[in-house]
Amino acid sequence: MVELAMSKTMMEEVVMTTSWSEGSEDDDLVRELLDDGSPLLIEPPNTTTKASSSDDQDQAFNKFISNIYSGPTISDIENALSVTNQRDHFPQLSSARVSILERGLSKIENKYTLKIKCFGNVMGDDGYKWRKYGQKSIKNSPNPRSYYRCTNPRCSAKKQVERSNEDPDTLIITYEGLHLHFAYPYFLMGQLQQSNSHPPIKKSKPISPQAQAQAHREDYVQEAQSNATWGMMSSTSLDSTLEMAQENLGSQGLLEDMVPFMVRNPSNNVNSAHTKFSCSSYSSPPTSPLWTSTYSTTCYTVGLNSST
DNA sequence: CGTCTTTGACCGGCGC
DNA sequence: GCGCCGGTCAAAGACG
Repeated sequence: MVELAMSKTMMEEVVMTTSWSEGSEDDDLVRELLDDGSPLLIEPPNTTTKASSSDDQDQAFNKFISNIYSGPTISDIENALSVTNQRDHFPQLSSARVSILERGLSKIENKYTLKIKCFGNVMGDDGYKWRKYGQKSIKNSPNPRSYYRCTNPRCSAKKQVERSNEDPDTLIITYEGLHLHFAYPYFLMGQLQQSNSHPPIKKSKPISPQAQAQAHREDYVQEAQSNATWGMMSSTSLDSTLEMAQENLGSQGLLEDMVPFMVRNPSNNVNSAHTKFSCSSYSSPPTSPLWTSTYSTTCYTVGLNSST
């Protein structure tokens, strides 16, 4: 099963530029995804630019779309999480992966657990739409566990959120149904943060516990970004296309949405591309309740390919 | 009025 | 078979 949600315009572009969408069942999926209220709001690459591009650019564009649309597989993600295989050869990539694991991410079968430090009365929301479908009290624990399911009916992604027994400030979020929510903040930025497109994070003087918690969150995000590295986008044939998409992504502040592509191509995404991301998603999060109660994980379910 | 959350009931797996 | 426990369902209420 391939799950993918894209912006309506991007999806339309996919339909136009690939033969994949042919077939009634696929049409249904496309139609459904078009209706999906996903946070991915990618603007399509400028069609006029595309029309005037070279054959290489066309090819790169189609490959780019194909990569995204097919979504990551289990092996892709597991490969992306591997820190032992290629560390010597790809220090930048490895450092990104290490940063994931060193920050409390663990994997058990097809479940991924993320432990994050929370300050104040914040929740384990990550910006994506989840529907809460249950809550249970856990034995020997004063903290209940909440069960969430992805609002996309096609997506079986689930997550459980509970507060750590030992440390009340630590949230334990378990993602089930292969996807990448946990990884996005760590794969992104890095060198990009050093570019001039990143607006400085405005830090207002904390005047309340909530404001203080927000300040902590921003610090944490910045730390995560600096520890991560944008060492995954190197395919020169895709540079121009990626740059267009990334600029658009950046303008939407939804940087995490590029991760599936990066994970999709872990082997050749070694050296940093000259990309132009901004970090508006972190510095200026939407004012939805989801974002006001979270800080370290932005999420977007793009690939779901469970083998369980 | 539609959507989302809450929460008790229900179900299946597991150990005894 | 029985009870415990974790996961899910679904009716009712809250909310915008």
